Amino acid sequence: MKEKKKLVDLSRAEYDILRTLWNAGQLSVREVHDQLIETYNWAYTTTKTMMDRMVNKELLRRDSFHGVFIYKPLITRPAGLARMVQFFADRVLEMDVGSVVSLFARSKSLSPEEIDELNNLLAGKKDGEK
Amino acid sequence: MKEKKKLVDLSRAEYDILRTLWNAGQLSVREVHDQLIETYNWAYTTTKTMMDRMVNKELLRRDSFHGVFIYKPLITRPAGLARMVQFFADRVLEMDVGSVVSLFARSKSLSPEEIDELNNLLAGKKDGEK
DNA sequence: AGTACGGTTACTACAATGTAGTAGTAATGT
DNA sequence: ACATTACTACTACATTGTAGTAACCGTACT
Repeated sequence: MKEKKKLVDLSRAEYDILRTLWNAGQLSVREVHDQLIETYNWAYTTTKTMMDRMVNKELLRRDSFHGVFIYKPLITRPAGLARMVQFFADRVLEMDVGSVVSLFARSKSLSPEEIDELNNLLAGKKDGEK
Repeated sequence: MKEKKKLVDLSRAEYDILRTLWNAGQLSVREVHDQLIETYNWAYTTTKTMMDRMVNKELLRRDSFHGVFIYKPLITRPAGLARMVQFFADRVLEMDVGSVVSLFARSKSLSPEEIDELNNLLAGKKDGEK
């Protein structure tokens, strides 16, 4: 029977932090903070705390780079997206996940490979959600 | 200048509780619990705690009905949906809210009036999100 | 009527998340 | 060397997720 790797649960804030990292590849706390300040009016230390906790949970990795710490995501964007999409499809739109995933094709925010990965992650999770 | 009623923030759990109430109109804790047990493997008391806290936050109203308490939603479905849709459109799909709202037309889970209300709530919130 | 049961309710608790302050430390300018 | 500035670790408090416990209440049984 197929390996049932379960989908990661992310809070909205965690997702947004990951999102800035997916876009940039890797960033310092300061850089992430500056990008999120528009959305969340966080204090710098809030961003820091969040990101450090995410390192503990192994959502991010922290490397020392010439004295500064830079963070990079440990999960792929499709993996991070999966739960969000599932929740939204099942409970908000109340339509099947496939239809929602297909929207990404139009939105050009995901490459075809990523869409594939997303589809795989969501495959066969009719009920899903924990 | 137009009254800027701000969108309600709901956790996923709160949203799901509201959802069962939107469907049914009003329910006891037991009834909500039984419907959510598939999704969340909560203990009965967990559902109870959630719902009572939502009464405090004025998301729900509780009335005594022949000895049992029944709960009913204090916000409409479009109001509850608004943030979810906004977040999903802006940050997950990265497409404009309008396109996402239009999906509801297809999913038949919202009436045209509700779609209107949703559109109004989301109107002019380009950036939005707090 | 008295008691045992089964569900409901209120109260309490603890972990994770959201949010941020404080103090120590490293780097930089002068 | 010293002040300034950013960065880091540590601590703290509110809210949410999750649930246990004890008190309460109705009904069934004796």
